[in-house]
Amino acid sequence: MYRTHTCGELRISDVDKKVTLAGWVQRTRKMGGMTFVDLRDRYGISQLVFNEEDNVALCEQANKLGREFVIQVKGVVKERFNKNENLSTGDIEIIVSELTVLSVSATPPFTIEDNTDGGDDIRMKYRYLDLRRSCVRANLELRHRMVVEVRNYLDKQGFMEIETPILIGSTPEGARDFVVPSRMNPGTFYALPQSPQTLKQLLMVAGVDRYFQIAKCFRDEDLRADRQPEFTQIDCEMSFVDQDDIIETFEGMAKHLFKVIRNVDFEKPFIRMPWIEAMKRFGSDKPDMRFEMEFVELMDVMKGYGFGVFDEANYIGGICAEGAATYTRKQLDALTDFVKRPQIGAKGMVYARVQEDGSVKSSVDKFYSQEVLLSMKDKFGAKPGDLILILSGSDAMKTRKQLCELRLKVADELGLRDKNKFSLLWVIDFPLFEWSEEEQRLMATHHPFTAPNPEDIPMLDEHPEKVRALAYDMVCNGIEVGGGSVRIHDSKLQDKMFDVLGFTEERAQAQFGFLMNAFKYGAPPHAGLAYGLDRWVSIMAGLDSIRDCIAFPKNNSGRDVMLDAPAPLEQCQLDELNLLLKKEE
RNA sequence: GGUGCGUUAGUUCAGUUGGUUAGAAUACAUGCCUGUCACGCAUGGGGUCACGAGUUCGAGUCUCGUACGCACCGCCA
Repeated sequence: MYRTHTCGELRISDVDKKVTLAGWVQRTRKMGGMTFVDLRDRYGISQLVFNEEDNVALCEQANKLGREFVIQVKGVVKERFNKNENLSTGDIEIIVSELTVLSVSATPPFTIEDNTDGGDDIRMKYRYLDLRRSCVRANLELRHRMVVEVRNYLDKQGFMEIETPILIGSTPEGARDFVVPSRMNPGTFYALPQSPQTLKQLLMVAGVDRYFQIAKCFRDEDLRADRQPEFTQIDCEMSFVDQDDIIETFEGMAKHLFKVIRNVDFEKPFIRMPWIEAMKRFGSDKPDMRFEMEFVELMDVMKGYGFGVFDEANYIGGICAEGAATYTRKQLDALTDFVKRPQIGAKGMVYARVQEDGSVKSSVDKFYSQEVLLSMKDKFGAKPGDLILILSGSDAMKTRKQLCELRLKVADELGLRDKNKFSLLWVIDFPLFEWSEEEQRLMATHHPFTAPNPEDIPMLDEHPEKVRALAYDMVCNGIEVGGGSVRIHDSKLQDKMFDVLGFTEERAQAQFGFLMNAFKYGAPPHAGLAYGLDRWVSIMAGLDSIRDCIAFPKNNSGRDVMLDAPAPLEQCQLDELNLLLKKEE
């Protein structure tokens, strides 16, 4: 037996017990003839004591221990002279009588401590060392807890967990696929699933009724702090349900998770905000509702007074930052520069401070009378000390998106995006289609199996861009944490969708024939949703990047720096796979 | 595909206007230290300043290119 106890469990009640512990050497402290060793495992840290007065040879042995050596010790639990309140085991220590080195360690490239001296890059290269740090391990433990709770919750609701294949066929619609060559079928390729979307719909046709899966998904697109090429979805699908049923079921799950993981209660049902409303009020389909700073449209108040920029605009709108009139000219110039950055693309920014006497001092005073500025102020309901920021543009939606960036930026600066505050809502009524400039055609906003709102079906031919989808996203703190839709279960309507999307019958058949065929044999009405597990864990743990809650994440360019993947193949492997690489120029 | 920032000791970073032998902290090694717990003290080793080209009497420092890293835009049905 390697150990009788873990390094985190011994307490004052265990005093005088003979114990055997095993773990990693966190640190040694030599005090003359006495040596203290912090022994660490997953469960905590226990202090070991070696004393020359008791055993010189043993103490010499202890003085040779280096960081991260794996050792086993036998000894007796004693109460400490000086307790350490920072440790759960801080009341006791182990007087060691026997020490065995199980494994030596090279000096680690960074310190294995919560406040490590290692940067992201080196930590990822030695991720197995990084994971020894309790703050990183805590994220994985939280993730595990959430997965357990998800399984419990869905099991109680009658959901069945079913694994779907990882090697499937490529579907060019949507994100780029990762592809896998088939050795046995030369010249053909599997693709890794972007999501188990079509498979779970087939499970509904199969009568599974309630399915879920903690599903790995793969997308070969550029990465971000919140995007990995492989990520995990809590993927769910239900039969004989409508949008309200899905929303109630998964709102219940969100509330359950927040209660058990963070002890946060949500008393009221989540707001269900139509997409168009979210765009008009916040300029985003995933508004951060932890704070207000809602958009106010100013076309009727500000247009037509000789200020050229506004007079030519098709949209004028602003936000009111409470108490931010203290912003200096320098800070306002920085905000102006921010919105003028190419990524955001605004031409400029107008600002107005509400003075102590209630009057308005703005950057466009020479174009507007105080009367007009006051009525503008009233539209915001602004108080003395508030700061009003206004953007305008020719394209209303683009300008709203710019204003959204400004809103988030100002909220950041004012400390309104509090990681310990949670605001959840549903965004519903997404448009069914989006115009793709690149492909010069309509694309499905969600995916081509999303059902249109029945009220809007008559518009499919004449005004497809006006058709609302039965699609919904759950948004937490400005992050899309889940989304789904009611699916089309009528093959005629599905044919119509493919038609509007510009699919020929042959192409639809080639790509999605298996699904369309299945629908010929009695498809139940069904709908579903997928939660992004990585994003959920990041939000619950207050992390800036989903990488921190993934055991072995990829870096910004999709590389695993620890495994050094992806990497070239040997020529013999290429030959076997019947692959010929393009010659380098 | 694009934009910005970065790359200096094992690690995290500083390095002024282009000018002597490139510094700090930490880690590491050695010694001292019997109640430490971020122990302390002393001493020591440790550098292709990412790579390549250019400007210059002289480049860690300026210019260009490449590679890599981070953030973002495009992209992500």
